[in-house]
Amino acid sequence: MTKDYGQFCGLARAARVLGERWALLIVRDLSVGPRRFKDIHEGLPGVPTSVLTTRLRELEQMEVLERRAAEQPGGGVLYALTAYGAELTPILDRLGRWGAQRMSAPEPGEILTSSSLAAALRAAYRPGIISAPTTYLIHAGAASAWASAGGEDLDVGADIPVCDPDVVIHAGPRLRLLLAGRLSPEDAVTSGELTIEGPAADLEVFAQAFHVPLALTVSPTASEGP
Amino acid sequence: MTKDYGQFCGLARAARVLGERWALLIVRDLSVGPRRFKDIHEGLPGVPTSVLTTRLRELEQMEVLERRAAEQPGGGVLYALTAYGAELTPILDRLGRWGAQRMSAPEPGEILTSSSLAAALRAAYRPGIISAPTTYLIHAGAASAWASAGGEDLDVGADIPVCDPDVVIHAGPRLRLLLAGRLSPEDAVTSGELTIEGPAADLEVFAQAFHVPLALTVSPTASEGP
DNA sequence: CCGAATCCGGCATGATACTG
DNA sequence: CAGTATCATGCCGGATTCGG
Repeated sequence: MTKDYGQFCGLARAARVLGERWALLIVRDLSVGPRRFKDIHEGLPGVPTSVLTTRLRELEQMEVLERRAAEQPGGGVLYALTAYGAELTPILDRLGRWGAQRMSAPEPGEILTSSSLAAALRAAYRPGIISAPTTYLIHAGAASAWASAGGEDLDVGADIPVCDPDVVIHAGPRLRLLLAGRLSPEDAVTSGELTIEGPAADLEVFAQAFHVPLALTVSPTASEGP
Repeated sequence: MTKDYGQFCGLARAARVLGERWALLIVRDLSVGPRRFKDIHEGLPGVPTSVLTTRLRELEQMEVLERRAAEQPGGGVLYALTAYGAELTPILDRLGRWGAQRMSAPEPGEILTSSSLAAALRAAYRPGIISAPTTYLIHAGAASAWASAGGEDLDVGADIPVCDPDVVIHAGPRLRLLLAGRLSPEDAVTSGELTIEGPAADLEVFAQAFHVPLALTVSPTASEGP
């Protein structure tokens, strides 16, 4: 018995691949850029290597991703989205915004990875707000991602940008509330839960250009501290 | 030991619910209209009632759907999307179009249900092509769905429309090729694999207003080294 | 070191039967 | 109609081991 749904339906075909465990998060990570097996594995805590191998093969067979030979550091394999797989990016961004509506604070044990932060920044971007091209570097916990925005265009990546960033933001989980407009940039800075290197006014622009609404009555986190 | 992904990520939160088996197809069916337990079960061949019960409870707890008391025919229970769950409709439509790109003909054993046909018509609709409001009724195999289009708006449903349709189309699996533009309306009619009740010219408009491209050509995979 | 393959316990799934 | 009960299979999660 295969695990398809036996239906002549585009959504059922998509669900056959993307509905498998970890598949959506694998595509999410690759939507930020090509990754090695180890990178993907470390970015998805809890996935056994056997399952990851199986998923990568399935996604490769469906032509969502492809294996490439890494060149720079000692060979190895790079996994990258195909053009077909890259078409999923805006769809997963919308799905991520949908899911983020009920996500205000991390639950116990939840982590934030650099790739997911980069994907979240891309999903949060609202074109047409940032006039002067700006590169942001955001540190949130152990995760780091950058976003280079100018007019309608946006480029994101995990970890450290190639060129020097214009604005560097150090934040914590409450960055989510800033993106939702539930935490004003001034309060975030004055309370000390967010620091910014660069013009303080840039944080205002950042919070407007990167926005993910929150449809939830937020209970102010009773506990403070890490 | 829950089946969440342990990540503070909107997509991971969405995948926790929608990544479970059958969940996407349940939402798809409900996106067409409220359904009874039996309707959903019959529209998803192969799902055990125990699994369906579990999914419905999970989706209810996540406020994607809600249980209502059916009124008209002898009470019972109706499952319907909440406003939050209805926000998934355009996303699943895009995901369905993505998956349909590689779907030209049904594989052995694949069926077509009325709800999936209705959802496919909605996903295929391109606004601004149909000028005069028109109600189409499409029969494809054992499935029937209708679409009432006028200007920018569209309404779809499974089975039979409330008001009399303007155009009735009897088709088979090759309807997929018509929607992809790979089968001309004339050829479809002259070959006899599609019949139409009403003005034959309406089929031309239908094929233009309802379109889902098909990318079957083998991707050249222009691998560009990073 | 990276990219897996292998082994094993536990749980979800799929199939069928049965009940309020 | 709307589920619940039961059971075999197979996948997933965790750890270890193997090949380049």
